[in-house]
Amino acid sequence: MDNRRTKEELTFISEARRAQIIHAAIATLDRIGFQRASLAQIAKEAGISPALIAYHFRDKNELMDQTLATLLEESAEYVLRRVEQADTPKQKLHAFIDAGLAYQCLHPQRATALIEIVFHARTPDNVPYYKLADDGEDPLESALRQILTEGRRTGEFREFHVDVVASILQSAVFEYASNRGLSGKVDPDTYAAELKRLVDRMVVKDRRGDE
Amino acid sequence: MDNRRTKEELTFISEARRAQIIHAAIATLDRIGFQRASLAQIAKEAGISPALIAYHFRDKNELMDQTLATLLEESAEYVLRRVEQADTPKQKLHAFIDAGLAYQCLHPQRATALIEIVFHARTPDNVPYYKLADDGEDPLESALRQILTEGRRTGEFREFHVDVVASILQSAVFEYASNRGLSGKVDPDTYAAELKRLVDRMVVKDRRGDE
DNA sequence: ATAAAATTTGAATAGTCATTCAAAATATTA
DNA sequence: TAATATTTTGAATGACTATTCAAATTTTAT
Repeated sequence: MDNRRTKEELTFISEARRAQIIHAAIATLDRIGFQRASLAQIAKEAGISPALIAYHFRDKNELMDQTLATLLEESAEYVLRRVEQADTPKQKLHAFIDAGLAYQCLHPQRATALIEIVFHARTPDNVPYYKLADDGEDPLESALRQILTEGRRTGEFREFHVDVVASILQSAVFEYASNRGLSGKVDPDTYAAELKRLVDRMVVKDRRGDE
Repeated sequence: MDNRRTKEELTFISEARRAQIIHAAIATLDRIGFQRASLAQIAKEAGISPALIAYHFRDKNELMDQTLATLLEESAEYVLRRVEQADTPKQKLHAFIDAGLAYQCLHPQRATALIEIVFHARTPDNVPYYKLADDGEDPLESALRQILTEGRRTGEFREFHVDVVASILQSAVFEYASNRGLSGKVDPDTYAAELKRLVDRMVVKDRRGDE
């Protein structure tokens, strides 16, 4: 028997179904939230039987982990592609802000689903994901740190604590998706423009060399 | 019959029990999270019967709303007391940062319980609390906006979008309690000092009047 | 001390949940 | 076409959930 081909075809069929289920999970998380997003609800969203989810995913935890990984990969791909097209650290930083906010406006369902998973899912030891110290696992976070470090190296940026600035910036971008009081009051373009101006004040050296 | 005294004594006994239950709810939310924080678990934490919670609170939603209100009131009282002792807008801003971070370090259980409720509780229409536009209901948020507005009025601060800066600052303080990757890497004093320096760069006018 | 009111409990109810499993349906292989 | 493997389903299981309620206990008022 040809194991390789069998494996590939299994993977093909199975992966298609898994992708469909993950897509249904994202839609369900956005629509009714993590708590009510039972396998029954996700299955109904996908038009399949709940037992089929159990067949393709070991358990609900694996489904949510895979959904989270998909969401992180897709947003990172979008943002990093636009960051890489910029040249200087300052421009990369602006691209990071613009792309991060644009992605959330483009895919509000995904932004909501991400929040739902991060603040609801827990490890087998019952440690919440939002408290996990993901050591450099988030590609967006490491990219952001790299931009900041590079800007300081070239002298374009002044001195600051990279971890602190990276955290502030990422949570500022993240906040716009979750805080309706904010997004309802300030439109995305205004928020992006103001955020870029504020970040420049934080990290970019003044024109006059007094620092 | 003296309605006033009867009412007051009822209130006294009942409020004592309600306070005990709310305290147990906070401890339980911190220990095992919102999802597993069933009335049975909260009752066990308080050493009472689950039915007694149903007697003192209309339903679980009311218990969580009261717990949330208590958490917001207590943190606001702590922070605002220290903010009021400062004189200038800049000093008030620094006091806001110091007190906000200090409170979370002083009461990590409360900080966690607050996050758990905000990101899990939903209205009867299934709208998540974190998406609610609480119109000026959060006393900390309005105090922060007032400080920023006052600073611009006196000319101590430069021009900026008050809503955006307030949101960034509050989420930066908030973030330190939830993000273990951050609090595990940067100690509180360093974070507070760096945050104050960065906020100054954002909002305080340069000494030279070039703006 | 007695009656009335408030408080507390244990048990029962009805619902939802993830997961399992044998059987049915479909696809693949020989 | 026949045999085999994979995929899908409906139903069942057991555990946990918030809430209700009659009865028991405690507190309050007379």
